[in-house]
Amino acid sequence: MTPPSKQPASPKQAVRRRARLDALLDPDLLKVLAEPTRARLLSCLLKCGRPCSVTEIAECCSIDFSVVSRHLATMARAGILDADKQGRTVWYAADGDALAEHFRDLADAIDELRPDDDACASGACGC
Amino acid sequence: MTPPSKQPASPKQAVRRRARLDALLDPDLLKVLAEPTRARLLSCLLKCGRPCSVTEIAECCSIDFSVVSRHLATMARAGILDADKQGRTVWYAADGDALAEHFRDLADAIDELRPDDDACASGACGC
DNA sequence: TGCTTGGTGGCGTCATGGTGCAAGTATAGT
DNA sequence: ACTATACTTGCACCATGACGCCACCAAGCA
Repeated sequence: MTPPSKQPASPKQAVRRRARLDALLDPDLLKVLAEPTRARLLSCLLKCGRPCSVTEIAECCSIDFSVVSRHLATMARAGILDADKQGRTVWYAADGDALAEHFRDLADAIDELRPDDDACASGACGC
Repeated sequence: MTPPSKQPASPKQAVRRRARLDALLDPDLLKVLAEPTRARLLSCLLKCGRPCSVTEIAECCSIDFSVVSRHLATMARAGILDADKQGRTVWYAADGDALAEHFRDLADAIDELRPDDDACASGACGC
């Protein structure tokens, strides 16, 4: 019933600990990225390096038009894409810098947690 | 019909371009992280900084036992957790280093794509 | 051989959400 | 006004998967 070696905190203490990680490990954002079709579209936009219209993207991915429209709107709502409507066409662009920064922050937040764990034992948190 | 400004590649070229990003933006991994309950369990394990048993974790998160067991197994299968079965108890531990590294690689892969785009115009890819 | 503990797996239920079609809206051009 | 373009949205269908209950199995112990 005891862990294999002397270790920092019990899970009960750990859950109650508030950490930057909990904000960054945001299920809403990750869910948006976790859908294969959306990942393709995002990757395409990042590779492209310029704003693209819904039509352009739909053409090259052989996905139904309405599907692409919905996915791009979803990603824009999640803050992953910038949408710029000019006349009747909408230019979507991926904000690569912001996305990269988010992932780096996430990595940093994970590093912060490692065996510096006295903070953990103090039990100041809220999960 | 033309983009608002002079820009690197067309989406048709972009999709065909093979990039490190496509491997790292793995929907299977992201889907595992995108589930709120799993995110809580993972965060708990990372904060804890030591291997925990299924029972321990289930106790502190007021979630049905079998649910926790399934989620931990799922994450282990995805490579996010290490599972170490000793006797009848299984010790799950989060590999924080690997996870942080993955996110940093992802960030780097995104950075790689920005307007250096001549690679993009060459059209050597496969989406 | 039983009994308990720690965990897994099956099943039914339910909610979420991705997809394609078709209809609707809004903008631009003639 | 008419038409074409560029999206958006409603709808029905379907697949996935999270959840809790319960039955099971496997390991340790008396």
